[in-house]
Amino acid sequence: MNITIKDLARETGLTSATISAYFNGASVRPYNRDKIERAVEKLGYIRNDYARALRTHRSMTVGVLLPELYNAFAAGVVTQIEDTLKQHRYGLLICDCRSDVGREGEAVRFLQSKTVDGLIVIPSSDSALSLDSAISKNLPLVAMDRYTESRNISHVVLSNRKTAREVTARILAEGRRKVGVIYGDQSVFKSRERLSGYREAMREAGLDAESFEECGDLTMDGGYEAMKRLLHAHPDLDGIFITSYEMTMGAAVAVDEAGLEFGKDISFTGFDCTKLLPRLFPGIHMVVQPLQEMGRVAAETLLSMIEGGPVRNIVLDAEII
Amino acid sequence: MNITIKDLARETGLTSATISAYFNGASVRPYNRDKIERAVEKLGYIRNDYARALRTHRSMTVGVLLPELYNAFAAGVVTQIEDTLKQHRYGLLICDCRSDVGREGEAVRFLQSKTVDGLIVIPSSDSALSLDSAISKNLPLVAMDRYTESRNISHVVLSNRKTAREVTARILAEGRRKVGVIYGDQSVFKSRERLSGYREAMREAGLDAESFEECGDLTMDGGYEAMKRLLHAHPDLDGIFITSYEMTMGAAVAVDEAGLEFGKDISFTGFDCTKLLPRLFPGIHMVVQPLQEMGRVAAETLLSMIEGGPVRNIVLDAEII
DNA sequence: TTGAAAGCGCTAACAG
DNA sequence: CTGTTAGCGCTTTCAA
Repeated sequence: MNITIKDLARETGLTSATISAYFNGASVRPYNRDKIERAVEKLGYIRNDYARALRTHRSMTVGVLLPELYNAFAAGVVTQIEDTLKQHRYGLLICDCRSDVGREGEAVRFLQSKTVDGLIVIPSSDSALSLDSAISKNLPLVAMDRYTESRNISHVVLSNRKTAREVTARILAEGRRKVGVIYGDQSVFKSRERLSGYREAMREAGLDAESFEECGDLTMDGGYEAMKRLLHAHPDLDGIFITSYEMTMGAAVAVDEAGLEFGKDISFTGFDCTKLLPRLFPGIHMVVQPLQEMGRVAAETLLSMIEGGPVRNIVLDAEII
Repeated sequence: MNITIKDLARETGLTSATISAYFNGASVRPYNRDKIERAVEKLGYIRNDYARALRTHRSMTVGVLLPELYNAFAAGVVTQIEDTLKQHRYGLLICDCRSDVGREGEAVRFLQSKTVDGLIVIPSSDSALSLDSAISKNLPLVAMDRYTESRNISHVVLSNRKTAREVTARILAEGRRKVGVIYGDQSVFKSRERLSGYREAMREAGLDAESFEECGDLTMDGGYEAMKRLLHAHPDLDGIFITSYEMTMGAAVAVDEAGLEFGKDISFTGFDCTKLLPRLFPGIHMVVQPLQEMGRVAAETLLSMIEGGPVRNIVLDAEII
């Protein structure tokens, strides 16, 4: 059995109420304070947060629900969320739903049964359906990376369209004219936004976009194949924008295999591969999402909501290197 | 306020004891079972695990303590841990201590205050000092990736020495003779084991190891610099074994820059870079740690310990591709 | 099969 | 500044 506040009471001759008060910052006679502290030390007392939560209706834990932890975006963001929340003495309960909407719904209820004080979710779909059970209980909720249609949820997302437009405009500003794009599934809002951004920039430059567009399946192989198709259809392609992480790796391999030089034969801008690719191919450009900031802002927004703060929708800009 | 078992009692005309019994699998008259189920549905009842934990002394959550979540080893392992534990209805509380031993100790106490039923930790050092507070409370504990000196902890680690010896032997079996190694900080047991394995293989082949050894600082740049030094000292180097992930990336860049062809001019075996490197350099070899299995085994070991099972020490082999 | 009652460890009034 | 008392939501005897 664990040491409880009662053991401290017995040890010090005080009452559990006094000890509790002490732990919660009330003032206690110095003589007693010392006694309590000695007893804590001696017995190795650690407060039972569950009992506390039961009483206060505050568990001091929040849930984080992801489609996939084993990926740089999620891991980067979670690291920062954890850091920010820990500073406020909150714990982090993690659920990886493997991009499965069914598991997502289950996980929400699972986390609710752990009475989390709030939820940060990177939704597996554009729908907020699986979050219903949390929404109906007014659980503070922050969605990251993609919009949901719900108005009771805070959002922290990237300025996808703007970023895509800027990337494309930059490539065009280098004097490139045959600029392609490899984009993802258009049933996803985020992917549509990125493609739209590309098109806007092309249109502004008076260029025909459609013929340089290629769809990939968001995997490394998908990016590789899409890039090969594009290079085959347009051997004179002189610029390319890849709109997702995995596809960026695949496309880079394809470009390399084709014997093209990054930044010279072709202006290449990918997504989020900040480590190895720029090192191997110095001429490559990369959109880098502000993972740190996204995580921090999401955590802060959630904390504020837990304190009764309002729903917020925050759009962050990416950096281009 | 949330729906409680009392609300169900009122709704059904039963008593909270009966409802509780029902949830815990006791047999209840079909008529009442239906009433309970309807009430649960209608009210959206979700059981409060905290209250339950308080009573049963089982929180159904375990803590995971890492030096760094933003890295492929941790993310891969945690994914599998989460999956395995979720199947047993356990939740996962995550703490990233940023490789800081002080924060590690704090995190252990933090997790204990959340009354976790057990702890899986990837220690930030070879010492188990920061785990003391958990050990003294007999909290079930599993350490991954590195040994600690404690005898009350289960361990799940890689067969570091054996793997290193095999890798080196394989390179030698290709007929290479000038085979180098880039290793990490020798104050770390795991790093010593890997270097020892290399040396054993070299010695068995009657070769002088010492002159081909180079130490790196476990970063990508460290690997890059170490590789450059090695190539400078031994322009005729024809084999190399890199003993860590980040250094592998750096070393690969250095080899590539030197204009050497992987698998031809030099036999290159790195650690854990399974995605991009083999794709870019088909001749490259990689040690791949069984992250899935390590995670699963760690989770299963912890679960068994929670059920009163014994301490286990498990050594897993890596695969070489 | 169901109910009454007690208690897990803590906090929150309210008195003293 | 400290003690008394009640109760958070649940499970667990023990009786009925």
